[in-house]
Amino acid sequence: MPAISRPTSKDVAQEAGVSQSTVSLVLGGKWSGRVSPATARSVRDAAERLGYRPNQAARNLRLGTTRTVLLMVPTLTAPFFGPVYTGAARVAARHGFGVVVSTWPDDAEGPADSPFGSEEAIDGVLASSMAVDALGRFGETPAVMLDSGPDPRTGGTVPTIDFGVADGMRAIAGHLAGLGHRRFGHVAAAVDQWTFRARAAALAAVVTGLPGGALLREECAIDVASAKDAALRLLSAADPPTVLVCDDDLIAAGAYKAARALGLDVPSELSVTGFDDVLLATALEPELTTVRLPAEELGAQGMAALLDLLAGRRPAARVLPGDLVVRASTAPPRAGSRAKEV
Amino acid sequence: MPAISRPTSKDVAQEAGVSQSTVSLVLGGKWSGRVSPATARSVRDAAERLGYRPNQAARNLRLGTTRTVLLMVPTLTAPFFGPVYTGAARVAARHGFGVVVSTWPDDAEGPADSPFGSEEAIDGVLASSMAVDALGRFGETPAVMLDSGPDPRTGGTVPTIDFGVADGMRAIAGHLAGLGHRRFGHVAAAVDQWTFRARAAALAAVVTGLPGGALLREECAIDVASAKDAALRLLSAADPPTVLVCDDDLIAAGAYKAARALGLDVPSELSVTGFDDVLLATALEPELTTVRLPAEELGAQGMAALLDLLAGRRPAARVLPGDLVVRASTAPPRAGSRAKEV
DNA sequence: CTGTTAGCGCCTTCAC
DNA sequence: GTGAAGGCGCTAACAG
Repeated sequence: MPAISRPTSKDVAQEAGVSQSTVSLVLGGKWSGRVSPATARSVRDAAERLGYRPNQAARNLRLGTTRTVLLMVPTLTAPFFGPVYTGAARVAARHGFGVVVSTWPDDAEGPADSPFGSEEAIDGVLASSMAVDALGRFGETPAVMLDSGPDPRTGGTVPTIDFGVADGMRAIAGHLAGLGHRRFGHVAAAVDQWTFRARAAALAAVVTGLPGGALLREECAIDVASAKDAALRLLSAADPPTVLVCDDDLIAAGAYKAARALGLDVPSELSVTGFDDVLLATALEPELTTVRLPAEELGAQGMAALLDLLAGRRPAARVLPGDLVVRASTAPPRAGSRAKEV
Repeated sequence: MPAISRPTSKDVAQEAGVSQSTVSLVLGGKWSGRVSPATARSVRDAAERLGYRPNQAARNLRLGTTRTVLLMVPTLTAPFFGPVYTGAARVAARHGFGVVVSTWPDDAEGPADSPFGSEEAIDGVLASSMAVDALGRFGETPAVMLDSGPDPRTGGTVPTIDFGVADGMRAIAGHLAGLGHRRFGHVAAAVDQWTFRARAAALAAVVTGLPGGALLREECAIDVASAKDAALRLLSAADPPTVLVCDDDLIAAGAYKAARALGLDVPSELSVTGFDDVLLATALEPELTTVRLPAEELGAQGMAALLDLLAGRRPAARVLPGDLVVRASTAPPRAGSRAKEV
């Protein structure tokens, strides 16, 4: 026995003294010139009076659609992906779509696991920070890739929305070069994703093109302790860098710790930069110079593209610019720092 | 024309040479002694071969259930709620349920807004950090409240899962008292929620019971800049506190900034404590003494309770203990700090 | 302009 | 032990 059966379209029809199909037409908004305005209004009134809400399950069954899309992110624990979800959910809601999130399991290679177990009731997939070629897993499901780099395959089968991370990194490097830095340390995320490869390449390109430019590199996991270790390794080099360029704000926090452990002041004795501009960037002291990546916008644009795709349109690939935000963690290299070179 | 129509139970029946009902029984797991083992196995094989997945929409329609629950959180942008979602989704998935998130709009009072617009296709609600009495909005929908304090109404109509924030705050206060602190500054979140009221009350109780104990209080929004201002106000008092007890790790970050602005060393000249133990706590320098709130566990336990409720059981209210994590931001008050009293 | 009809895919009596 | 039939609530043909 169902607890409190909600009114159905049949009830509305009865209340309004018309048939179900009329109700469906009116409430579906496609009665232009097929139903008399008077009837339409009485149907609406009846629906209102009864507090009628269409049964989604029935509608889904009939229409063969679920009005639900799956957002796949590596994790929701990292501060970056909450906003991605928020942006995606916002535009989805505006179109009557819901968003379910799936954090892909650590064993990322499993062919047919969790999200597709009980969860095949989905119209499309938004996959963030996932290798582009991993999308064979989606089968025929419409998908758009976020922050995964341009689709290398001919024609770009799948729409992509990316950040302009290369430009962002170039902006950082340019800012630092302008400050007078020449010896760069790259505290790189040991994560095999397009976004990090692009950052590394852009940084290397700028530094290489700089007269007297030198680039050291150490890798670490994206956590504070691991980042601190990597920074320490960089700073203990024979001819240490005057700036630590970090792949992530969290890594920059580790760099701060390394600096403090070594008694180095930021920024007068060591400049540090981050990437992403999450909350942490302004919580640190001094506040972090970083590149702001519009995470919420990524989710929003990605969802818009997916909705286009579902509507039969062919969305264009987009790249969202990342802006350099100069705060207090960068300064000209200390004059004395070149003395060591002698 | 549907793109690629997936196999239906009818197809499976045909493939296995049986009827739909047999398929339903077998795949539904309730064929004990009604279907021959041989038939059952052949049905399973057929389903496997065809890659059959039951159509959720049809199943929902027939069963009158959606196997979806709504998680309502204030925001997913704050670092705390990602884990709550993760925990909830994990146990939900284990029971074949999906979780959709809704971040409640800023205009929290709107009677019938976003989540219930197109989103009535839900079996239950998990509401986090929401005023307990706000749940009239859920109507008849089964709900459990998270981090909202015990239900004040007779009998506890709605199951609740809470943190032991009072115990946590007492642990902090006890730790500080043991260190020798007597003059406390409370940098309180200006948010009217049970969890913050409980923290304030617990702190006040301990300090009041301390010989020579004094408690100052300033409120701020949960963001770094606002927290810094509040901390500054506290520290510029005639007889400033020797410790700043903050309602949130993020607020503690603001307190750090205030300390630095005043040239005060943490912890030798000023102790600071946080609350929550998010990522930030160990990213700060020095690392923050705080109370660890098991956010993921909150989501998991909450979902377990909701699932119990949906299954007709009556889950008990639970409170999850918060553990004091002593790190490097607390120390005995500086000996000289009492000199001012003269 | 409006009503009747026929399923969407599934589960569950009820006969056999 | 198995099959046939009905209907969940909705929408889109097709008649009138």
